[in-house]
Amino acid sequence: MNDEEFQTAKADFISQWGTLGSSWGINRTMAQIHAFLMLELEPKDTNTVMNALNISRGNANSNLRDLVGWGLVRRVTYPGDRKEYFEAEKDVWTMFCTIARERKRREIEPALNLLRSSSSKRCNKKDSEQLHFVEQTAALAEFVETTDLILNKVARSEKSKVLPFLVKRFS
Amino acid sequence: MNDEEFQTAKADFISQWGTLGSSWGINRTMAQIHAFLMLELEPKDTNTVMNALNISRGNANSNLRDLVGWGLVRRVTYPGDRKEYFEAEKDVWTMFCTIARERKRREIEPALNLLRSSSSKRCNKKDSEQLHFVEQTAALAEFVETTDLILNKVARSEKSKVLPFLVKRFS
DNA sequence: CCTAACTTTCAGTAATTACTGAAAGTTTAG
DNA sequence: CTAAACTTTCAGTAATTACTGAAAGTTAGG
Repeated sequence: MNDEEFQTAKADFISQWGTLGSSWGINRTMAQIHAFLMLELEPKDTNTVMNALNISRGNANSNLRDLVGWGLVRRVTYPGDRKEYFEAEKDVWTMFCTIARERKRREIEPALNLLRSSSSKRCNKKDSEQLHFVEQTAALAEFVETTDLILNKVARSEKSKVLPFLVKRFS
Repeated sequence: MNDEEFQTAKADFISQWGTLGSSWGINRTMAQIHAFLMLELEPKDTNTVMNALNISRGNANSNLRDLVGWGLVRRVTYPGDRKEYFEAEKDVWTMFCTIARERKRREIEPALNLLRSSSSKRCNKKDSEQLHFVEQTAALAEFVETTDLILNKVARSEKSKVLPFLVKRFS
């Protein structure tokens, strides 16, 4: 790759990563900023991000804040420089653990609350519809609980301990 | 629960499941229809779904079609009755395997293509930015490949063989 | 204090995504 | 072949979500 090809490859990657992001529930710009920072060696300031992705200050600011909220990006400051810079976590296993932890908190826990409250309703056992409602939500609750527990454990382990083990067992 | 409480509980569950769905990338109505059918014992026709969820014929039709496309809902017909009825898969493990397989096809594979094509670019090894680009995308590709492989294997196994094993090892 | 450098907010708007309902299409029974 | 019963499509619209940019807020150095 010469430099021109490289810049194109980077821009292309960032743009497509954004598209992928939106097919998961992640907003396009947030995914693009994350891709951009992941590919950079040095932390970047808001203006650099704005220019690189052609987005407004407000947009850059709020998506950067969200990324920091997810723990995928860190704020960095240098002494004698008032600007804030942003740096992405680059280790893939760490990223995975962070995302697992956050999704658990934001998405799995609310679902579990709903499932538990539904499945613990006292029901009329003569009514097969009520019975089915309680049993079905209970089955869902149990499954989500179990996978959550496993994911939790996995995400707290050392990559070097867990992955080789799973690979050996399952592939 | 008397019947009134039961109807409320059901409606509540369906509505909240829809909200949860949209916080993942799934559209509200599709999640609600799925929840509705999961809680019913008998297959339901389009009109019943429309009335139960207060949605239009077109909306019901297209979301039901999508659910069938995902393999989460089956079309059922009865001899001597021209209507089509819809029935949700109710076994939680089967649902999980179906979803895993579909998400793989729709979301993981496109991501892998992108990552592989980026990480296989011939790069100028004197240029640390190019090197980082290729290494970072390669690391992502490897991780996605591995987890995909594992998920694949897990989703093809018998619940009774895999889950107890994982639970024992990880919780 | 005051000002310059920088960050955050938010009302207004644009873009995207989802929904409606009537019309067109399809199938089957007679 | 025809009509009734049912399903699918899609142009128009509504609802949601994301973005802009100017104004307000904050901080630190002088």
